[in-house]
Amino acid sequence: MNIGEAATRSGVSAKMIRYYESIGLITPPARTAAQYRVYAADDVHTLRFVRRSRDLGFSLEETRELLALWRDKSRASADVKSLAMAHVRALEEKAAELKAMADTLRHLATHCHGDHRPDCPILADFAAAPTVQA
Amino acid sequence: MNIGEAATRSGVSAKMIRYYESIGLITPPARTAAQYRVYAADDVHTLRFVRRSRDLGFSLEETRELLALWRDKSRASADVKSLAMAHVRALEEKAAELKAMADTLRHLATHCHGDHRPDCPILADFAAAPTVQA
DNA sequence: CTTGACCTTTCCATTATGGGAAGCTTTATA
DNA sequence: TATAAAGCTTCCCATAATGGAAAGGTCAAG
Repeated sequence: MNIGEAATRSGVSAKMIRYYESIGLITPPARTAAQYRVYAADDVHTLRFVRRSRDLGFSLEETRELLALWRDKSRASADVKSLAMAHVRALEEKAAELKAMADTLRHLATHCHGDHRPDCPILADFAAAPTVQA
Repeated sequence: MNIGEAATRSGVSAKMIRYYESIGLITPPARTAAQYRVYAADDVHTLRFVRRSRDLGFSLEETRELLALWRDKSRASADVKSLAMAHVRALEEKAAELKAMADTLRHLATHCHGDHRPDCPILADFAAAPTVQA
């Protein structure tokens, strides 16, 4: 199949498939005489794996490691698990960070009239000297 | 004061101060005969405002709007508040997204032995046909 | 045989930040 | 004072992952 079909079937854009190939994340497929890339069903499988990994927030480099583990039939599941759990912690940390920002801002907004008047605790806070805010 | 001191006092790196100037976020300061940038106390104030805005996750474009509102003494606090609340929603949405990824992955990891054996539900999931996972 | 859909490569843009080089200035030290 | 260190200037490059567009070749259907 051509790259377009592989893209549709895997959920990875043709653009990205070429990119992944260029950085060595996936192996270069065969080519027709006219240089068209030709993919096999198994390649779509790999692309789906990458897609899933990306959807779960793994970077391409992490995805590269996961792919290597996937291909290595003698891997230790402990290796996969530790990689996954490290990522879980990173995700949770990032989520908590965003939540903290939201909470701080929501708190400030609570005290803002939100009417025609110019007074605004949000701007006042931004303009204030650096302090550890709630 | 020179850019280094302004950087230290504001918490914005000299590199970033120059960049903010280049994109018109802050106004170009005066220069000495030797072309050194000269900042006033008020400039540090502005830089701190930008820093705080960035720390709360606003993009530079959003920060630009906030700065404009800050400078506009006849602004309506409603405008500030709506900008802030839109951002709060975006932050919470993003946080929820990350949390969902973490939950999914943690769930998969729960069923992974995490020992020397190669069998791993995490990789199995990644390799599976696209399905709506828990 | 033409048209349209699809493929190819290459270049550019995004967001915000850091690193480094080459060269000038100012300050501190011997 | 001479010199070195620290600080400033501009310019270029790199990052992560993706999309867009241009210019041109290919293939299938009408």
